[in-house]
Amino acid sequence: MSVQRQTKQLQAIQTAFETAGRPLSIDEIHELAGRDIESLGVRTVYRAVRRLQENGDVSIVNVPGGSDRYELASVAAEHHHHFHCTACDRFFDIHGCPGGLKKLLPKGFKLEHHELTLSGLCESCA
Amino acid sequence: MSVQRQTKQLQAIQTAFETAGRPLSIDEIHELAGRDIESLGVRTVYRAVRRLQENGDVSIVNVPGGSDRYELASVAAEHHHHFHCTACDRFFDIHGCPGGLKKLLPKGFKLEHHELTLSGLCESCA
DNA sequence: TAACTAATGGCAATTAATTGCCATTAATGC
DNA sequence: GCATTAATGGCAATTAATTGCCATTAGTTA
Ligand SMILES: [Mn+2]
Ligand SMILES: [Mn+2]
Ligand SMILES: [Zn+2]
Ligand SMILES: [Zn+2]
Repeated sequence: MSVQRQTKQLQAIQTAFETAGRPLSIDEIHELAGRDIESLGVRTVYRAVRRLQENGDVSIVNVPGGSDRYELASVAAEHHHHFHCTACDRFFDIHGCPGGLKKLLPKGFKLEHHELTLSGLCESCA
Repeated sequence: MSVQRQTKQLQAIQTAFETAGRPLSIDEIHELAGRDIESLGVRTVYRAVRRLQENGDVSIVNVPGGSDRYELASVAAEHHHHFHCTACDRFFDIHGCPGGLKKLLPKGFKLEHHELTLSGLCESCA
């Protein structure tokens, strides 16, 4: 396999994830990293996110309704959930989990994962 | 406004919802109702579901990742959640709710709704 | 610095879900 | 049964997200 080059674009994208501290959509990454790299193309964001996923640095966050978000794998490693602000359409990490989900399960079903999305207004929109 | 006609197609679609007893995708509705109406077109399913939604008889269920599902509004009226079988890709109703979500909320955030999706294997796939 | 080629970015093309169009069918009321 | 027109269904067209293509740029190593 060939050597992966460390480009300004990839760096700006990684920095966007770190400074945002919340799950980002492709467009949000494009917008945030684009502040550093004025000519950043969306095509490059798609490729960078794919590569970061393949390298295990970024994980996908499937959300109900809207488009996918992505977050640092280091953040995803710790079980947590998300909050969706219906005003600004941003997602935020929610640390913790209500638990007690096994007892909700119908008989015969096998529980493997679960996903919880709270929604409402974030601090700056409330 | 004009009078809505009661067609075989619409009846078959309503029956599909009632006999399935779980949230259905457009394709599932097409498949299930198509057993009654052999020539049922997908175009008709889209229109019927839209009309049932507008009439308040059916509600949309946004699911993480996959395509939208629809369920009877009478079922949706009672707060509940869903289970997604990763083997057969079907969704099932989960009655009940873990609760205690307010305490997970960051300061300043306002909680309005929440959505929980369990996943794993349903009874027939387990 | 030069050579090599990974990476970029603009735009066309693809994919999947949904809708527009329209000739035909059939539910409704008289 | 007949007239009226809502509804159907096949297919083209649209929409939004993602990918293919490819000439150009720029990171890396010698
Ligand atoms: Mn997260
Ligand atoms: Mn349900
Ligand atoms: Zn907000
Ligand atoms: Zn199953």
